[in-house]
Amino acid sequence: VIESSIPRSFVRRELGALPRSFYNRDPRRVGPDLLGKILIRRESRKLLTGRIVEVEAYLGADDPAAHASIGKTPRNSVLFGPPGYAYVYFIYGNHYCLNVSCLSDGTPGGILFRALEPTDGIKQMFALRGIAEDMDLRRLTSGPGRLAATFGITRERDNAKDLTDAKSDLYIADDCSPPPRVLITKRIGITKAAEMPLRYIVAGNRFVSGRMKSF
DNA sequence: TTATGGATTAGCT
DNA sequence: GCTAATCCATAAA
Repeated sequence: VIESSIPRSFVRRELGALPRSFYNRDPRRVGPDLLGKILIRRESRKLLTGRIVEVEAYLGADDPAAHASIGKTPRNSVLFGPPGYAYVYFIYGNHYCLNVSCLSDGTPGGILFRALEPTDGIKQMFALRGIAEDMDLRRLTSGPGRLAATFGITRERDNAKDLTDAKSDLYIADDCSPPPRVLITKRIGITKAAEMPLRYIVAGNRFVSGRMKSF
């Protein structure tokens, strides 16, 4: 469509959705490999894109913090289905959070998207959020609730959507940029299994959520 | 820069 | 009832 709405990285390099096989692995492998990849939302002919800089892995029965640990329910059923599909849940009465299912049909697991670095459509992102354009960019996509709001992600609209479909209005692409250096930490905002090192962040990236601290 | 409480719904006991 | 894979405004320092 309009060239300016296409990320420069996609003009330079090959654009392609990550294949389903990418997600058909243990979340502890998928998580770090997702860092540096691109989340893409088509929003009324505009393209919103962000580079993934922070994720968390959630496992199955062995992970008390995981929604899947209680077994399959209508709410979490996507986590038990085939890999590469969106699991969107509503939390704290205010916020949606986006996950992608991992592992084969019948085996639960997923990755929570916690932070993005906005790359294209930033003007539209501010407009969609109703935030003044001179505000810190981190307000848009640093935190799972924030990135979902900025990308217009809701359970009603996006739950169970195939994230490997490049023709969809929500999918994950690989621009074949070099893999970033990854740091592993404890997960955030949970009380159960809080000590498990299942959070993956791009080292030194300023869009990672949480307090400004030294890395 | 850190700490605290309110908002507000789904799911579970 | 209570808690939760959160965010925001506000206050204190």
